[in-house]
Amino acid sequence: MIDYIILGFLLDKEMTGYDIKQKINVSTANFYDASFGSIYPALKRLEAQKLIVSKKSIKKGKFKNIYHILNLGRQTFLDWVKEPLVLHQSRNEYLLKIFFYRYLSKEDVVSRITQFIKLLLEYKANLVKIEPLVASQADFFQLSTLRYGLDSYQFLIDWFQQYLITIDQEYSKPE
Amino acid sequence: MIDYIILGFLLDKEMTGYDIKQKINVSTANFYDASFGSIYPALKRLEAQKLIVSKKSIKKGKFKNIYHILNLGRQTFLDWVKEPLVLHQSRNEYLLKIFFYRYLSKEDVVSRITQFIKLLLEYKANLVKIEPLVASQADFFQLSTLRYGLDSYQFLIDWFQQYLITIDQEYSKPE
DNA sequence: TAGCGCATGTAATATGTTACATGATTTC
DNA sequence: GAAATCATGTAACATATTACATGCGCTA
Repeated sequence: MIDYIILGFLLDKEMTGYDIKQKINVSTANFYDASFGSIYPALKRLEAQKLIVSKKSIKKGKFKNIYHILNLGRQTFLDWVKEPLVLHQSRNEYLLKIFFYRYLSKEDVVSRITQFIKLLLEYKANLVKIEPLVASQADFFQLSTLRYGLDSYQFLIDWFQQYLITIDQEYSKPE
Repeated sequence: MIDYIILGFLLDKEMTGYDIKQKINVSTANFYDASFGSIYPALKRLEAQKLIVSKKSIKKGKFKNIYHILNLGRQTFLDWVKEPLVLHQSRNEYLLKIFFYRYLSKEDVVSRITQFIKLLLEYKANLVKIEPLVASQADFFQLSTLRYGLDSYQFLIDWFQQYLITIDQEYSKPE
Protein backbone atom coordinates (compact mmCIF):
# COMPACT_ATOMS: atom_id res chain seq x y z
CA MET A 1 0.00 0.00 0.00
CA ILE A 2 2.93 2.28 0.62
CA ASP A 3 3.26 2.30 -3.17
CA TYR A 4 -0.04 4.10 -3.58
CA ILE A 5 0.70 6.81 -1.03
CA ILE A 6 3.93 7.50 -2.84
CA LEU A 7 2.26 7.58 -6.25
CA GLY A 8 -0.50 9.79 -4.89
CA PHE A 9 1.95 12.33 -3.55
CA LEU A 10 4.12 12.27 -6.65
CA LEU A 11 1.03 12.87 -8.75
CA ASP A 12 0.92 16.28 -7.12
CA LYS A 13 4.58 17.15 -7.41
CA GLU A 14 8.13 15.78 -7.58
CA MET A 15 9.61 14.71 -4.27
CA THR A 16 12.52 12.99 -2.54
CA GLY A 17 12.07 10.05 -0.21
CA TYR A 18 12.64 12.40 2.67
CA ASP A 19 9.95 14.78 1.40
CA ILE A 20 7.49 11.91 1.18
CA LYS A 21 8.13 10.94 4.78
CA GLN A 22 7.60 14.56 5.87
CA LYS A 23 4.37 14.74 3.92
CA ILE A 24 3.10 11.49 5.45
CA ASN A 25 3.90 12.82 8.92
CA VAL A 26 1.70 15.87 8.48
CA SER A 27 -1.15 14.32 6.55
CA THR A 28 -1.78 10.57 6.56
CA ALA A 29 0.26 9.44 9.58
CA ASN A 30 -2.85 9.06 11.73
CA PHE A 31 -4.28 6.35 9.53
CA TYR A 32 -1.31 5.37 7.41
CA ASP A 33 2.23 5.84 8.61
CA ALA A 34 5.39 4.59 6.95
CA SER A 35 9.05 4.52 7.85
CA PHE A 36 12.12 5.28 5.74
CA GLY A 37 12.77 1.58 5.76
CA SER A 38 9.68 1.06 3.65
CA ILE A 39 9.76 4.27 1.63
CA TYR A 40 13.22 3.97 0.10
CA PRO A 41 12.88 0.35 -1.01
CA ALA A 42 9.43 1.20 -2.41
CA LEU A 43 10.88 4.04 -4.48
CA LYS A 44 13.48 1.71 -5.97
CA ARG A 45 10.85 -0.89 -6.72
CA LEU A 46 8.51 1.62 -8.34
CA GLU A 47 11.33 2.93 -10.48
CA ALA A 48 12.30 -0.59 -11.56
CA GLN A 49 8.65 -1.09 -12.58
CA LYS A 50 8.70 2.15 -14.60
CA LEU A 51 5.97 3.76 -12.53
CA ILE A 52 8.24 6.59 -11.46
CA VAL A 53 11.63 7.92 -12.46
CA SER A 54 14.38 9.58 -10.47
CA LYS A 55 16.56 12.52 -11.29
CA LYS A 56 19.82 12.85 -9.40
CA SER A 57 20.47 16.31 -8.04
CA ILE A 58 23.78 17.40 -6.57
CA LYS A 59 23.77 20.70 -4.75
CA LYS A 60 26.57 21.83 -2.49
CA GLY A 61 28.07 18.36 -2.47
CA LYS A 62 24.78 16.94 -1.19
CA PHE A 63 22.98 14.51 -3.44
CA LYS A 64 19.27 13.94 -3.72
CA ASN A 65 17.09 11.54 -5.64
CA ILE A 66 14.11 13.49 -6.86
CA TYR A 67 11.27 11.31 -8.08
CA HIS A 68 8.68 12.00 -10.78
CA ILE A 69 5.61 10.03 -11.65
CA LEU A 70 5.34 8.42 -15.10
CA ASN A 71 2.16 7.71 -17.08
CA LEU A 72 2.16 4.08 -16.00
CA GLY A 73 2.36 5.18 -12.38
CA ARG A 74 -0.41 7.70 -12.87
CA GLN A 75 -2.66 5.04 -14.35
CA THR A 76 -1.79 2.50 -11.65
CA PHE A 77 -2.66 5.01 -8.97
CA LEU A 78 -5.93 6.10 -10.57
CA ASP A 79 -7.01 2.48 -11.03
CA TRP A 80 -6.37 1.87 -7.36
CA VAL A 81 -8.16 4.95 -6.08
CA LYS A 82 -11.22 4.08 -8.17
CA GLU A 83 -11.50 0.61 -6.68
CA PRO A 84 -14.37 0.03 -4.23
CA LEU A 85 -13.78 0.94 -0.61
CA VAL A 86 -13.25 -2.16 1.47
CA LEU A 87 -13.10 -2.72 5.18
CA HIS A 88 -10.13 -4.66 6.46
CA GLN A 89 -11.11 -5.48 10.00
CA SER A 90 -7.74 -4.93 11.48
CA ARG A 91 -6.17 -6.24 14.60
CA ASN A 92 -7.40 -4.56 17.72
CA GLU A 93 -5.17 -5.34 20.64
CA TYR A 94 -7.12 -3.45 23.27
CA LEU A 95 -10.31 -5.33 22.41
CA LEU A 96 -8.40 -8.59 22.69
CA LYS A 97 -7.25 -7.66 26.19
CA ILE A 98 -10.80 -6.66 27.17
CA PHE A 99 -12.05 -9.97 25.78
CA PHE A 100 -10.06 -11.61 28.59
CA TYR A 101 -10.88 -9.09 31.32
CA ARG A 102 -12.68 -11.67 33.41
CA TYR A 103 -9.20 -12.43 34.72
CA LEU A 104 -8.88 -8.94 36.21
CA SER A 105 -10.46 -7.56 39.36
CA LYS A 106 -13.13 -4.93 38.91
CA GLU A 107 -10.77 -2.25 40.24
CA ASP A 108 -8.08 -3.23 37.75
CA VAL A 109 -10.58 -3.15 34.91
CA VAL A 110 -11.85 0.29 35.88
CA SER A 111 -8.37 1.75 36.26
CA ARG A 112 -7.27 0.44 32.87
CA ILE A 113 -10.36 1.70 31.06
CA THR A 114 -10.01 5.06 32.81
CA GLN A 115 -6.39 5.28 31.72
CA PHE A 116 -7.36 4.34 28.20
CA ILE A 117 -9.92 7.17 28.06
CA LYS A 118 -7.19 9.60 29.10
CA LEU A 119 -5.07 8.32 26.24
CA LEU A 120 -7.94 8.79 23.80
CA LEU A 121 -8.45 12.35 25.04
CA GLU A 122 -4.77 13.08 24.47
CA TYR A 123 -4.84 11.66 20.96
CA LYS A 124 -7.94 13.66 20.17
CA ALA A 125 -6.36 16.82 21.57
CA ASN A 126 -3.38 16.32 19.28
CA LEU A 127 -5.65 16.19 16.28
CA VAL A 128 -7.53 19.28 17.44
CA LYS A 129 -4.19 21.06 17.71
CA ILE A 130 -3.16 20.36 14.11
CA GLU A 131 -6.63 20.92 12.65
CA PRO A 132 -6.19 24.62 11.77
CA LEU A 133 -2.91 23.91 10.00
CA VAL A 134 -4.42 21.05 8.02
CA ALA A 135 -7.53 23.09 7.23
CA SER A 136 -5.42 25.81 5.67
CA GLN A 137 -3.54 23.46 3.36
CA ALA A 138 -5.76 20.48 2.68
CA ASP A 139 -8.54 19.98 0.18
CA PHE A 140 -12.06 18.90 1.11
CA PHE A 141 -11.30 15.17 1.21
CA GLN A 142 -8.01 15.47 3.00
CA LEU A 143 -9.64 17.58 5.67
CA SER A 144 -12.46 15.08 5.94
CA THR A 145 -10.01 12.33 6.91
CA LEU A 146 -8.93 14.51 9.83
CA ARG A 147 -12.55 15.11 10.81
CA TYR A 148 -13.07 11.36 10.62
CA GLY A 149 -10.21 10.95 13.08
CA LEU A 150 -11.70 13.50 15.47
CA ASP A 151 -15.15 11.95 15.30
CA SER A 152 -13.72 8.45 15.76
CA TYR A 153 -11.86 9.46 18.89
CA GLN A 154 -14.98 11.14 20.24
CA PHE A 155 -16.98 8.00 19.56
CA LEU A 156 -14.43 5.91 21.43
CA ILE A 157 -14.31 8.34 24.34
CA ASP A 158 -18.10 8.29 24.65
CA TRP A 159 -18.24 4.54 24.24
CA PHE A 160 -15.70 3.81 26.96
CA GLN A 161 -17.20 6.36 29.33
CA GLN A 162 -20.53 4.62 28.98
CA TYR A 163 -18.71 1.31 29.37
CA LEU A 164 -17.37 2.41 32.75
CA ILE A 165 -20.89 3.17 33.89
CA THR A 166 -22.15 -0.18 32.65
CA ILE A 167 -19.32 -2.02 34.38
CA ASP A 168 -20.10 -0.27 37.61
CA GLN A 169 -23.80 -1.04 37.39
CA GLU A 170 -24.01 -4.49 35.90
CA TYR A 171 -20.82 -6.32 36.41
CA SER A 172 -19.88 -7.95 39.65
CA LYS A 173 -16.88 -10.19 39.39
CA PRO A 174 -17.60 -13.68 40.68
CA GLU A 175 -14.92 -14.43 43.28
CA MET B 1 -0.04 -11.45 19.73
CA ILE B 2 -1.35 -14.77 18.50
CA ASP B 3 0.52 -16.22 21.47
CA TYR B 4 -1.75 -14.45 23.94
CA ILE B 5 -4.98 -15.55 22.29
CA ILE B 6 -3.76 -19.11 22.46
CA LEU B 7 -2.69 -18.82 26.08
CA GLY B 8 -5.98 -17.13 26.95
CA PHE B 9 -8.00 -19.96 25.43
CA LEU B 10 -5.84 -22.68 26.95
CA LEU B 11 -6.27 -21.06 30.35
CA ASP B 12 -9.90 -22.07 30.08
CA LYS B 13 -9.40 -25.61 28.83
CA GLU B 14 -7.15 -27.93 26.85
CA MET B 15 -7.40 -27.63 23.08
CA THR B 16 -5.94 -28.71 19.76
CA GLY B 17 -4.72 -26.24 17.15
CA TYR B 18 -7.88 -26.92 15.22
CA ASP B 19 -10.04 -26.20 18.28
CA ILE B 20 -8.27 -22.88 18.76
CA LYS B 21 -8.99 -21.84 15.21
CA GLN B 22 -12.66 -22.75 15.65
CA LYS B 23 -12.82 -20.77 18.86
CA ILE B 24 -11.23 -17.73 17.22
CA ASN B 25 -13.74 -17.93 14.38
CA VAL B 26 -16.72 -17.69 16.70
CA SER B 27 -15.35 -15.18 19.20
CA THR B 28 -12.43 -12.91 18.33
CA ALA B 29 -12.31 -13.14 14.54
CA ASN B 30 -13.96 -9.74 14.16
CA PHE B 31 -11.08 -7.95 15.82
CA TYR B 32 -8.40 -10.59 15.86
CA ASP B 33 -8.29 -13.38 13.31
CA ALA B 34 -5.53 -15.93 12.78
CA SER B 35 -4.82 -18.66 10.27
CA PHE B 36 -3.56 -22.19 10.78
CA GLY B 37 -0.29 -21.01 9.35
CA SER B 38 0.23 -18.86 12.40
CA ILE B 39 -1.48 -21.04 15.01
CA TYR B 40 0.51 -24.25 14.52
CA PRO B 41 3.96 -22.63 14.53
CA ALA B 42 2.89 -20.58 17.58
CA LEU B 43 1.93 -23.75 19.44
CA LYS B 44 5.34 -25.29 18.73
CA ARG B 45 7.08 -22.11 19.82
CA LEU B 46 5.07 -21.85 23.03
CA GLU B 47 5.83 -25.47 23.86
CA ALA B 48 9.55 -24.95 23.22
CA GLN B 49 9.37 -22.01 25.64
CA LYS B 50 7.66 -24.19 28.26
CA LEU B 51 4.52 -22.03 28.34
CA ILE B 52 2.35 -24.91 27.24
CA VAL B 53 2.72 -28.65 26.83
CA SER B 54 1.19 -31.09 24.37
CA LYS B 55 -0.22 -34.53 24.87
CA LYS B 56 -0.43 -36.79 21.86
CA SER B 57 -3.74 -38.52 21.46
CA ILE B 58 -4.33 -41.31 18.98
CA LYS B 59 -7.93 -42.31 18.46
CA LYS B 60 -9.12 -44.46 15.57
CA GLY B 61 -5.81 -43.98 13.78
CA LYS B 62 -6.23 -40.21 13.94
CA PHE B 63 -3.69 -38.30 15.92
CA LYS B 64 -4.20 -35.06 17.77
CA ASN B 65 -1.94 -32.74 19.68
CA ILE B 66 -3.85 -31.57 22.72
CA TYR B 67 -2.29 -28.59 24.42
CA HIS B 68 -2.34 -27.63 28.10
CA ILE B 69 -1.18 -24.40 29.67
CA LEU B 70 1.71 -24.49 32.17
CA ASN B 71 2.31 -22.15 35.11
CA LEU B 72 4.79 -20.09 33.12
CA GLY B 73 2.23 -19.66 30.36
CA ARG B 74 -0.44 -18.70 32.86
CA GLN B 75 1.81 -16.05 34.35
CA THR B 76 2.88 -14.75 30.95
CA PHE B 77 -0.72 -14.38 29.91
CA LEU B 78 -1.82 -12.67 33.12
CA ASP B 79 1.09 -10.22 32.91
CA TRP B 80 0.04 -9.33 29.40
CA VAL B 81 -3.65 -8.90 30.13
CA LYS B 82 -2.83 -6.58 33.04
CA GLU B 83 -0.73 -4.26 30.88
CA PRO B 84 -2.26 -0.88 30.06
CA LEU B 85 -4.56 -0.67 27.08
CA VAL B 86 -2.83 1.00 24.17
CA LEU B 87 -4.09 2.28 20.87
CA HIS B 88 -2.24 1.11 17.80
CA GLN B 89 -3.54 3.40 15.12
CA SER B 90 -3.74 0.81 12.45
CA ARG B 91 -3.69 1.06 8.72
CA ASN B 92 -6.92 2.27 7.26
CA GLU B 93 -7.01 1.68 3.55
CA TYR B 94 -10.41 3.19 2.89
CA LEU B 95 -9.37 6.46 4.52
CA LEU B 96 -6.25 6.50 2.40
CA LYS B 97 -8.34 6.19 -0.74
CA ILE B 98 -10.69 8.94 0.44
CA PHE B 99 -7.66 11.11 1.16
CA PHE B 100 -7.04 11.09 -2.60
CA TYR B 101 -10.68 11.40 -3.69
CA ARG B 102 -10.07 14.75 -5.34
CA TYR B 103 -9.05 12.61 -8.31
CA LEU B 104 -12.55 11.16 -8.64
CA SER B 105 -15.66 12.79 -10.06
CA LYS B 106 -18.41 13.62 -7.59
CA GLU B 107 -20.57 10.82 -9.01
CA ASP B 108 -17.78 8.29 -8.52
CA VAL B 109 -17.23 9.47 -4.97
CA VAL B 110 -20.90 9.21 -4.11
CA SER B 111 -21.27 5.76 -5.63
CA ARG B 112 -18.26 4.42 -3.77
CA ILE B 113 -19.33 5.84 -0.42
CA THR B 114 -22.85 4.50 -0.99
CA GLN B 115 -21.46 1.07 -1.76
CA PHE B 116 -19.29 1.24 1.32
CA ILE B 117 -22.30 2.00 3.51
CA LYS B 118 -24.01 -1.08 2.10
CA LEU B 119 -20.97 -3.11 3.05
CA LEU B 120 -21.03 -1.71 6.58
CA LEU B 121 -24.72 -2.57 6.89
CA GLU B 122 -23.97 -6.13 5.84
CA TYR B 123 -21.15 -6.48 8.32
CA LYS B 124 -23.32 -5.11 11.07
CA ALA B 125 -26.17 -7.45 10.11
CA ASN B 126 -23.78 -10.40 10.41
CA LEU B 127 -22.91 -9.38 13.95
CA VAL B 128 -26.56 -8.90 14.83
CA LYS B 129 -27.21 -12.40 13.54
CA ILE B 130 -24.61 -14.03 15.80
CA GLU B 131 -25.38 -11.88 18.84
CA PRO B 132 -27.91 -14.27 20.47
CA LEU B 133 -25.51 -17.19 20.14
CA VAL B 134 -22.63 -15.22 21.63
CA ALA B 135 -24.84 -13.82 24.39
CA SER B 136 -25.74 -17.34 25.49
CA GLN B 137 -22.13 -18.49 25.77
CA ALA B 138 -19.98 -15.47 26.47
CA ASP B 139 -19.21 -13.70 29.72
CA PHE B 140 -19.77 -9.99 30.31
CA PHE B 141 -16.51 -8.84 28.73
CA GLN B 142 -16.65 -11.17 25.77
CA LEU B 143 -20.14 -9.98 25.00
CA SER B 144 -19.04 -6.38 25.35
CA THR B 145 -16.50 -6.83 22.54
CA LEU B 146 -19.37 -7.85 20.30
CA ARG B 147 -21.38 -4.83 21.41
CA TYR B 148 -18.36 -2.70 20.66
CA GLY B 149 -18.36 -4.11 17.15
CA LEU B 150 -22.04 -3.36 16.67
CA ASP B 151 -21.69 0.18 17.98
CA SER B 152 -18.60 0.79 15.85
CA TYR B 153 -20.38 -0.27 12.71
CA GLN B 154 -23.34 1.93 13.61
CA PHE B 155 -20.99 4.85 14.15
CA LEU B 156 -19.41 4.30 10.75
CA ILE B 157 -22.79 3.95 9.05
CA ASP B 158 -24.00 7.20 10.58
CA TRP B 159 -20.75 8.96 9.81
CA PHE B 160 -20.69 8.01 6.16
CA GLN B 161 -24.37 8.79 5.70
CA GLN B 162 -23.74 12.26 7.05
CA TYR B 163 -20.66 12.43 4.84
CA LEU B 164 -22.78 11.83 1.75
CA ILE B 165 -24.99 14.75 2.72
CA THR B 166 -21.99 16.98 3.32
CA ILE B 167 -20.46 16.00 -0.01
CA ASP B 168 -23.67 16.82 -1.78
CA GLN B 169 -24.01 20.19 -0.07
CA GLU B 170 -20.51 21.51 0.23
CA TYR B 171 -18.28 19.87 -2.27
CA SER B 172 -18.21 20.86 -5.89
CA LYS B 173 -15.36 19.31 -7.75
CA PRO B 174 -13.26 21.87 -9.61
CA GLU B 175 -13.21 20.73 -13.23
C1' DT C 1 31.87 22.54 17.96
C1' DA C 2 27.87 20.23 19.16
C1' DG C 3 23.57 19.14 17.77
C1' DC C 4 19.83 19.15 14.68
C1' DG C 5 17.74 18.74 10.22
C1' DC C 6 18.37 16.96 5.69
C1' DA C 7 19.19 12.87 3.02
C1' DT C 8 20.00 8.01 1.76
C1' DG C 9 20.22 3.31 2.33
C1' DT C 10 20.70 -1.75 4.23
C1' DA C 11 20.30 -5.77 7.47
C1' DA C 12 18.05 -8.03 10.94
C1' DT C 13 13.88 -8.97 12.72
C1' DA C 14 8.88 -9.37 13.25
C1' DT C 15 4.71 -11.16 12.07
C1' DG C 16 1.79 -12.87 9.54
C1' DT C 17 -1.05 -15.01 5.12
C1' DT C 18 -1.81 -18.14 1.23
C1' DA C 19 -1.11 -22.08 -0.97
C1' DC C 20 0.27 -26.47 -0.86
C1' DA C 21 0.47 -31.26 0.92
C1' DT C 22 -1.60 -35.08 3.40
C1' DG C 23 -5.02 -38.12 5.16
C1' DA C 24 -8.66 -39.85 8.26
C1' DT C 25 -13.65 -39.72 9.73
C1' DT C 26 -18.28 -38.31 9.39
C1' DT C 27 -22.34 -37.03 6.98
C1' DC C 28 -25.50 -36.88 3.13
C1' DG D 1 -19.18 -42.84 -2.72
C1' DA D 2 -18.73 -37.86 -2.73
C1' DA D 3 -18.25 -34.00 -0.03
C1' DA D 4 -17.58 -31.77 4.17
C1' DT D 5 -15.26 -31.63 8.44
C1' DC D 6 -11.50 -32.78 11.37
C1' DA D 7 -6.56 -32.41 11.85
C1' DT D 8 -1.65 -31.19 11.12
C1' DG D 9 2.07 -29.01 9.15
C1' DT D 10 5.54 -26.51 5.88
C1' DA D 11 7.29 -23.33 2.20
C1' DA D 12 6.89 -19.32 -0.28
C1' DC D 13 5.59 -14.90 -0.10
C1' DA D 14 4.14 -10.31 1.65
C1' DT D 15 4.86 -6.42 4.12
C1' DA D 16 6.68 -3.78 7.18
C1' DT D 17 9.59 -1.90 11.44
C1' DT D 18 13.79 -0.93 14.03
C1' DA D 19 18.30 -0.32 14.33
C1' DC D 20 22.27 0.60 12.25
C1' DA D 21 25.46 3.12 9.15
C1' DT D 22 26.87 7.31 6.73
C1' DG D 23 27.67 12.14 5.95
C1' DC D 24 26.73 17.13 4.69
C1' DG D 25 25.11 21.97 5.97
C1' DC D 26 23.23 25.14 9.06
C1' DT D 27 22.67 27.26 13.44
C1' DA D 28 23.32 28.30 18.41
